[in-house]
Amino acid sequence: MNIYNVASEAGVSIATVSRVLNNSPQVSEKTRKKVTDVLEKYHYTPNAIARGLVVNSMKTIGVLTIDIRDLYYATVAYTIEQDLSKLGYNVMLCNTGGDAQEKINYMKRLAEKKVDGLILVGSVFKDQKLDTAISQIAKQMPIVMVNGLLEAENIYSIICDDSYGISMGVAYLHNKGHRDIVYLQDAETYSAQSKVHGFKTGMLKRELPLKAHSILKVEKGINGGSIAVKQLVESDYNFSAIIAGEDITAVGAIKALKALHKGIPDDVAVIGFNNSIIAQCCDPDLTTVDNKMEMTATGAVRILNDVFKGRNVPSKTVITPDLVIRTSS
Amino acid sequence: MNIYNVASEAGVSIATVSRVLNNSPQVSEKTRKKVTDVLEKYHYTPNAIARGLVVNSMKTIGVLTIDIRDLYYATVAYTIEQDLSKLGYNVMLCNTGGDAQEKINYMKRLAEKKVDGLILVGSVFKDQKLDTAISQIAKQMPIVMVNGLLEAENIYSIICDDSYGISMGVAYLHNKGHRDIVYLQDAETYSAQSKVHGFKTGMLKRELPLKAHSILKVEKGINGGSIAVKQLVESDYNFSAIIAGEDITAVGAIKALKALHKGIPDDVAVIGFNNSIIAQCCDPDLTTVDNKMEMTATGAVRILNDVFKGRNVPSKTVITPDLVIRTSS
DNA sequence: ATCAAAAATGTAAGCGCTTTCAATAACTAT
DNA sequence: ATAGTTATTGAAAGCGCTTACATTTTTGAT
Repeated sequence: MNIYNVASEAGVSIATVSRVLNNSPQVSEKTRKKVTDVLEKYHYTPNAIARGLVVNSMKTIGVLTIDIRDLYYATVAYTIEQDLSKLGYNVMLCNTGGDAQEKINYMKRLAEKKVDGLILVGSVFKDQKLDTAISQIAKQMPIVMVNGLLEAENIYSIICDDSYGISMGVAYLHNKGHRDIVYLQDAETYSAQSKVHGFKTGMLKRELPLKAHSILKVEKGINGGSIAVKQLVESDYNFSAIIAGEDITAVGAIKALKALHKGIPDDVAVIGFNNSIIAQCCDPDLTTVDNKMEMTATGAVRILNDVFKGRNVPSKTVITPDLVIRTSS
Repeated sequence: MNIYNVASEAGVSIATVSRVLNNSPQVSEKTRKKVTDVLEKYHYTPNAIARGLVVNSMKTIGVLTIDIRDLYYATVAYTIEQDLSKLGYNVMLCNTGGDAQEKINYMKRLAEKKVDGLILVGSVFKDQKLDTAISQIAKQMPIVMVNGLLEAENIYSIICDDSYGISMGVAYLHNKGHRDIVYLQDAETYSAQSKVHGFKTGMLKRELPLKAHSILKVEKGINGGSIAVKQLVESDYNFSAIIAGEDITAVGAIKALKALHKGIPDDVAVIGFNNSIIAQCCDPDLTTVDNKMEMTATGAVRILNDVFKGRNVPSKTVITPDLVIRTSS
């Protein structure tokens, strides 16, 4: 059943059917009814591919995340999808696993499918080949980078000031009397680098000691946090507080500390990052940096829509995080 | 830049360009090179919409979940996406929030966009209007229901035997000497109903008491579990074990039990469901039913692919869950 | 060199829609 | 009634590609 069949059945031209389908006002009530009757009778479904070919848009946005199983990406992707849906767009979701080549492959496939825009959530810190590819793709459609930065034509960034978030954590701990603070880094993304930066500047600003073990690179996930704590304790490293780059890592640390009979927050204070649901699941409740995932996602969609609408959009938008104080610190 | 430009630049016909693009063997090496040179020179990107219009396929699958922020759906969606990507398909992800009308709206939009198939993850238990709509859509493309059941033409189901999973939990607790077991139900989906069924039959089979408070409907999320425990304790209800329909609900229950100074598992044993990451985050580790999310997702993709390939596919596939025993029971 | 068969290439129709522009129908005021 | 408007409708081109079929070129055996 296509527009021709509908047209002949209703005794009108295909142009008229098209007008009815697109709610054009320039069609009389009488013929409109004739057409809609046929439409309903045959459960006609318009072919968006054919439409897309003409108007050169499929009303679809590509969203690239590292891994949707990570609650942070899930929350961002969820919010993006819901917001876009309200604007009439569907989302093509891709899990790149943080691999640059994989990301490029996905982008190319989405470019062929003529998505109207791209939202890249989370980015590996500086990969020249990837940056070149992204800039290239941006010639075909607008790109919004969420917590990633790339200054180029038709590319817009929305970033949570993670650096500031961590430095707030440092400040809070310092005010509570802590001096020996350890930071657990669990990734190499733009965000992760930014957090490390915030830790360093926060420590330096308050003249707190920045030693060899002050920043520990750990594996992502609950185990990473646990292993780090065990290492620290076994090496007799002196510390009274831990800040982790992700809540889940903080939870791992708490787990290990409890196993070693350390009191939290009395022996060691712990701060996480993301303000995800697990921050409320663990015992004690986790103090954490709220990086405003929903706000960031909503902002990304707004930016994209503004670009579509031809509005003027700043190439960089910054979101300020909050420190959520609970019992772990 | 389209296929005509490439053709004239390379001095061949568009048919030949098309053949090169599709790796057709019936083109000489000499002309192939002429064409690929032009392709690369202009960074030509084929237009998948135009291609899609001709071949009537966009190599895209629609995936409908309740809420991707829920780790269960995230894991299933992730696995589906990765598997489909290997087969050359992209995924349109939709969060329906469990609302039937919303689901219908999404399905209609995806049908217009001519997705090659649909995977519905999780389903509300029996909604006549929804079932009718799904059956209608199935006339246009194959549909795979994950943990949902609807017997109709071109609809395939893959289901984890949740009922059996819960009954394993009951059996395990009974063998440990428990008699007064409470089940916390946190949804009305097909799965949720199936779990309740498993609880009832498990209890009856072992002649354990099934009382008014044996099955408690709770709100989804960590709070639901906590509130339920508080109610039980305040009403002096006698119970020694809890089975929750989701890990997160079990975590909430544990939290409340600890706040009330109940020992786990000594005073009250707790069992969750899903074997999600939070089952390992909480203290103590959560005994839980592993419902084989990855296996289910992979199965769903295999079914869809088999249908595309014209292979014979059973209309119902069942996955058997495992009981993962940890320290909470 | 000659012809049949095989390989390579080209022609053109068509996928289902939107949209411009022209044509017709329906009003309005004389 | 009549011309001038305005509201409706239709004809046809074209979006960028695939593919059946026709045509041309190449190959190989005589």
